[in-house]
Amino acid sequence: MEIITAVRGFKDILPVEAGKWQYIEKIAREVLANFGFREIRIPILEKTELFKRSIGESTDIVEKEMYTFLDRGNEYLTLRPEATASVVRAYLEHTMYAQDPVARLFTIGPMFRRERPQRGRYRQFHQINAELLGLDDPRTDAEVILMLMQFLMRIEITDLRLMINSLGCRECRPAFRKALSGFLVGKEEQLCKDCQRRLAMNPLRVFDCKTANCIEVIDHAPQILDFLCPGCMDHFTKVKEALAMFAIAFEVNPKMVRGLDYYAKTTFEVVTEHLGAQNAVAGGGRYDGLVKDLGGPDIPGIGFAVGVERLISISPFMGENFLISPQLFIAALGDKAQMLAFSVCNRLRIQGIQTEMDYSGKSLKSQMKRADKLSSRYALILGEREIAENKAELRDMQQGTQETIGLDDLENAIIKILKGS
RNA sequence: GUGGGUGUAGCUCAGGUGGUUAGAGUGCCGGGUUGUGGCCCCGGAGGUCGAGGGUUCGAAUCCCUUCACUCACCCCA
Repeated sequence: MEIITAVRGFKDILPVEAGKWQYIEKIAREVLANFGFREIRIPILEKTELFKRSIGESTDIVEKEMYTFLDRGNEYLTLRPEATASVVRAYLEHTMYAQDPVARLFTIGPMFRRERPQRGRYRQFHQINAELLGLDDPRTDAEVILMLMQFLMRIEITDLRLMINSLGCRECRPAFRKALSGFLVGKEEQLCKDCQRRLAMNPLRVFDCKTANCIEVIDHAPQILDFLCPGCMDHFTKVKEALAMFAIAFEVNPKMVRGLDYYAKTTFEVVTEHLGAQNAVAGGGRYDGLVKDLGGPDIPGIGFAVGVERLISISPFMGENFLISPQLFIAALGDKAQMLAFSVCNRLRIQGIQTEMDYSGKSLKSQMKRADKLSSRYALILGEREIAENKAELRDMQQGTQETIGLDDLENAIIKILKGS
């Protein structure tokens, strides 16, 4: 019979990998906590409408990348392609703003996009997500970016570039959009098919296109930064100043428009050289207006997402062994010894010593091999001879030395020796 | 969605122009050490050659179809 395999683009994280994930999540939680962020756990399934309204109908995500299906209740549901929409939904649904309009929230978990999988891009992937709601001070933009960079530094990721831009607000973006549309009039036939379609829906997205012709056309186009209203201009300047205070290197990239419609003012992206076209390790931005668009009060917000798979693939501790290994392995020969081993093994576990034993009753040699394979620090040899003499041999597998200990008070003696090493 | 690459042992891969029992390394199991891991030596188990069809006396090898995986592109984490 044929075995059933995982769904395309969905990956198992095996024990050899899982340790890295735990490590990254641990550091993330530490850094987030230091900046006052609290965990929120949200569902992975939402009503499709949530993403259409927040991310935008004409975005690539909504147009062609969502895992959407009709459930039995005749309702369209979607496996979340990103977390911000859900966090904002929860913030509104529980009227968190009534208690305190300022919320610093983070969530870690899987996201889903139905794309063709390749290196650094999976259909189920994982993000660490931070959202700061209720503040629009430009210093908070810098603070969130600082936190992100601090996190990346803590896990020793280097060779990264931080790119920032401002997309303006509802005041200034229409003027820019109009200017851009005006600029593109008469140049439609030079653009690719996708961009011709984007023109009507969202001309800003032409900046995203990688088609040679489109790049050439857009190269001379007006730039958003020249159209910022005084408020947005001031905001952007203060963000840059605040970043400079912490010596965070950044590049202003006026062509970075990002793929989600809800961004306004500050946007940013952290990219690496090591992942080819899948170069974005983290990305985010301000989304003043999103909360209102989702039916809530006019509350500002800013956040980012870090791609965990991409992080791990460029992290320097890739080759390190995160597998746990036992402190003690008990090799037992004979029925009596096996019974005693079973008892000692589990008693030590209860007392906090990571202990393994062999149940196969095979030769001492093969049991020792197993102790070695598991990289156990110590091995306890418990044979018929030892039992008869009321003792056991404790072998230090690293040193290759061993000592005899009495069976009376065996556990305490082992604990004492193990704690000492 | 579009284009390329690859499918042979658990894993990494060999197998000129078709030829009989399909190999290596590694891993696994056992032995060399009547009760002591790693290094070394010896032995063993393990394969519908991705699947289906075709050509042929004969196909892992040639042809067709299909599936899977993978890489790249668009876009993004």
